[in-house]
Amino acid sequence: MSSSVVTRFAPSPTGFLHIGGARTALFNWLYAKKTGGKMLLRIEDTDRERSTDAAITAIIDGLKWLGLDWDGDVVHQFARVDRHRAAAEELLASGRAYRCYASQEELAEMREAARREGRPPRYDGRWRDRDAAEAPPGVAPVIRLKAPQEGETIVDDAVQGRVVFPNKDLDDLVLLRSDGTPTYMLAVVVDDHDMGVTHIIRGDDHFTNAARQTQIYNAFGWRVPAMAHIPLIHGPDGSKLSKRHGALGVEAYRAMGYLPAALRNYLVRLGWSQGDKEFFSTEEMIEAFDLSQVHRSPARFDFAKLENMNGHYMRATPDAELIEILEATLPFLPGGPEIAAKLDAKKRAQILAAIPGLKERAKTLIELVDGMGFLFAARPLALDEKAGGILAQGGSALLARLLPKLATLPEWSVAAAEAAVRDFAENTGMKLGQVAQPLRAALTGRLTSPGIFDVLAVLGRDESLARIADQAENTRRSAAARG
RNA sequence: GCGCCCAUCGUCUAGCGGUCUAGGACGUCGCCCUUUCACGGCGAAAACAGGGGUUCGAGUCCCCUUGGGCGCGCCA
Repeated sequence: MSSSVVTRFAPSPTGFLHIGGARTALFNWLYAKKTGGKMLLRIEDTDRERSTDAAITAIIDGLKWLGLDWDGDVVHQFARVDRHRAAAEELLASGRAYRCYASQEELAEMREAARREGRPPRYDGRWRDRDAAEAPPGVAPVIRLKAPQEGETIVDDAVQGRVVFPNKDLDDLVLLRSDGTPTYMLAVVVDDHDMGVTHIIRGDDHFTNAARQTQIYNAFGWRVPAMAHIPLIHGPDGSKLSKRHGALGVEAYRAMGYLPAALRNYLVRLGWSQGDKEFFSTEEMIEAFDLSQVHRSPARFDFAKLENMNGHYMRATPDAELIEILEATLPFLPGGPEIAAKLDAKKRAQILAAIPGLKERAKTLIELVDGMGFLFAARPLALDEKAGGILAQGGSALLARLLPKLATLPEWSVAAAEAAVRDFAENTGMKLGQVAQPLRAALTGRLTSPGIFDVLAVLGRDESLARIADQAENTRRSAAARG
């Protein structure tokens, strides 16, 4: 009766949640949301050697950060070994599987011989019909699937289409290892079945597995879930995504200052599209997402586009919300903890006042933090090369003349400061830029910043005048004389 | 080696036989706006991998070639 959709994300905890896995999770999540179904989370930890708790934590944290939630409890595959073993026994009993006593050496020889003769490497089925009485003593057998040797296995994939695999190309895969633990092939099938998974959405590196797993489903007499194998993400050069290219854990993207919403939007447009539309709110994404619009060709990862998209998201995020995200992310950003330590009510108020001008100029949270550096700088400001240069070339002298005008301002505001500075420029026959730049240098230590009058207002009268005085010529000289 | 999948600007893509002298976005390059840097606006360069078919007509369908990717474990 329950015809509702159940998808699952099934990572193996041998590393962090990488970007391809994140997209797979996103597609599963979107499809479940769109259909009003559920997305389950299963940790494929049957490889005891390589699975780690740290990886499990990283994957779960990554999903949470990305805003992808799942239904029900996390299923740990290894906890189900007894069930897997029983399932293998069941197949043994029904004659759809058999014990194989071939040694590793025999298997290696088989592969070697196949390679020499130009045949595909496959198990030759030597124990398929052999009597158990012939079993060599003291050898723990594996259980293999007695796969059909004639005919074909068909995978009708929602993305890849209908693909036919001749059964002669598929061999008798191992279901249960000699130590009694299940292989991945057995465990996925049993778990997906038991968990009621209706749609398997995963990377197309699993495509051949789909055929083999279909045979296992058939052996059990179970209905095969709908399959959708989505193309992999490649590096900028079209080759496999490497660490250098962006095959990083999602936490690395967090540390690079990307917003989860932006990353989701970027990821969904990799291998899926709806006309020319580039930006999708979460609601729009859920509404628009469809397996039939998923492409079959792999896409390359492009940081430039991600960055652009992130910039759009930052600008579109309401100020208070952006600050909230920023504060939550600070611990992960380079230099972030130092900023976090300095945050107090006054700084927060200044950030709130400065954020409109700041977010306009930043594509990532890192750039945002960088841009607000002047708020945290201690007097006398360290000047970068260009700022120092412009002050040395007459800037200081100019500031010395400007300082008294600002110091006597009856009211300290953006409008008042602007009026005074424009007036000063006009009276001295200078363009506004000629005055603004030295001012900027003194106030921020560099030559790029938000609008200078905003900077003046955000910094406040005392701090502004003090910073200007620090760099004004006569003050500098007297400081030098004193020092 | 064998099997499978893929192929439109540098990149992500629109295109689902005629409306394509191929559209959008990012990036690049100009110009404008301008107190810097951004943002924004305007404009430019930039692609149907190659060859055969099918058809009145092909970027769109078929085949081959080439080029990529994935798979071929008692890993997942």
